[in-house]
Amino acid sequence: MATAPLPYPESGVPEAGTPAFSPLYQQIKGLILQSLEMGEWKPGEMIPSEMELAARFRVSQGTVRKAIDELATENLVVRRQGKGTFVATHAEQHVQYRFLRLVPDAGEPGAEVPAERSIMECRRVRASAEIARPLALRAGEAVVQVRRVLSFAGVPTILEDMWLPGTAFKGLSAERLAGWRGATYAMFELEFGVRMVRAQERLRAVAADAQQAPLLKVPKGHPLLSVERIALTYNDVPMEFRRGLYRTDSRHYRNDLS
Amino acid sequence: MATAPLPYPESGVPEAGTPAFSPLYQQIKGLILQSLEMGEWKPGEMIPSEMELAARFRVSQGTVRKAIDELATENLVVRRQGKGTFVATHAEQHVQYRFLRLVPDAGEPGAEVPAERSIMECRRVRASAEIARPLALRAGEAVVQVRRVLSFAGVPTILEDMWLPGTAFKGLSAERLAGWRGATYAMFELEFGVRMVRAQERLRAVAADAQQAPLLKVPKGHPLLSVERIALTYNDVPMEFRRGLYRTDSRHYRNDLS
DNA sequence: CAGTGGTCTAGACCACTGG
DNA sequence: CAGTGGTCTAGACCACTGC
Repeated sequence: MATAPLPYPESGVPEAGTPAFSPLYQQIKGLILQSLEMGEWKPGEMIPSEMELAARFRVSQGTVRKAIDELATENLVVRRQGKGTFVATHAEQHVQYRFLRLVPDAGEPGAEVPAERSIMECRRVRASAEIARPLALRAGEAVVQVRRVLSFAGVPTILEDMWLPGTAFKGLSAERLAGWRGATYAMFELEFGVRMVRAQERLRAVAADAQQAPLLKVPKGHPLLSVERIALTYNDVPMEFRRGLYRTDSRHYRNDLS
Repeated sequence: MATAPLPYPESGVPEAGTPAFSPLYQQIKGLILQSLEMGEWKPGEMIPSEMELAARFRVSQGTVRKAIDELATENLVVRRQGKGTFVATHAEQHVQYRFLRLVPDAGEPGAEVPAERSIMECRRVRASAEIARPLALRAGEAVVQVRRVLSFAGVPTILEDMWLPGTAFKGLSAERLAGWRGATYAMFELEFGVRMVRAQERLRAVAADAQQAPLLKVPKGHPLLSVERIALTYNDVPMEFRRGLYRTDSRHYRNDLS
């Protein structure tokens, strides 16, 4: 049972200079977030109904509703009318690759064949400074490094290097990666308890070097789309640094602005 | 005065097979959208208060609120507590280039020097099939074609071709473009009454050709980020097709996923 | 049919802005 | 101080799902 928040209590005295006013629904959102984080409800499971949560937190349904609304727009939970509200998951989600924005130039965006994966490397190494920084680690700490190639209909399209914190991903191996069917992030959820919640990407155009070119079956110097991604779990803790090189001959990176 | 919507009226009989249920706040949103579209309130102006709109539409404040909430998340209006709700505008907006995602690799994202623009070309041409399609025009219809280079601190960084429907942009010239201070989309608003509301982008890595390379001061074959954009106004009507070639040597295209 | 999320209302009060 | 958006409540009813 959580302590019941009173209207506008805001624990402690207000700091000087900081407005530090957080509405009730934000506090409720924080409490729900804590429960998600601590695993009170696991990915794919249903969370308590709005009425139950309202009773638990001693607030009205509308206040819980607004809190859940925000969690839903952040894709942390999924509302399903008539059924309930569920913890978002990368598995069994209609969008198999939630963070992959590379789509075929033509054809239905939904009817995409699943990619064939070939793991080329998976080993524990010490993080260089360049890798440690985006992962918020110290240089020299253990990380798992993965290199793989994704092919669509036999055409090698994505060359990807991933670095994962060694402590959280102890036991990750090429075999486990190769044997897994479905999204990689789904495996991270189920096997390592790591939920990727959001990500930041940096895109660049680069030229394929002598090592990369044959893996993607393009000539050396061929322009490739470089996509660096930091994937974050709860509380914006980075849990993956990834660099993908995308062939954009017959695919493109799609982005909607508003 | 608008006709007052009754609770759950949904004009006409429900179509067979289609659920066709639209909640009251969606209808209100549609009515507000109409007023925005028809220019009842101009960009930058304040729209009536929630109470006024509630009275006008004969609904409660909460229903108007939910309608405006959606318009705000779509960036069509901007709420300012204590002041009112304002029609979004590309001018006088803190984010000067709302749709430009290219940022310096290092340094404050906000403290960006304004770009220098050099208009290289601005003329009326007949649309080819490739240009007509994204603009939803027929091949052969008149379009205005603009080519320009954007430089940051003297470094040419973006080579951009834009195509605009000839009828809506009658009178656009290189002089007017060159003389304008501020975002281009702000000029389109104020001078042509065209509000870009959202956009779709397709990104690719390409190699600079013999014509493009000298304009960006890079060697032929240098990898460039190609950004094709369709900018849409109300009702998803396309009003601009743009192709930018970005140098990504010391800048990158930033994207946040969630 | 019961249970869930979704909509709508009416009213009270709070926080912010500007004159 | 009045006017605006923002929060919160309590209660009613609707739409959807699955038993």
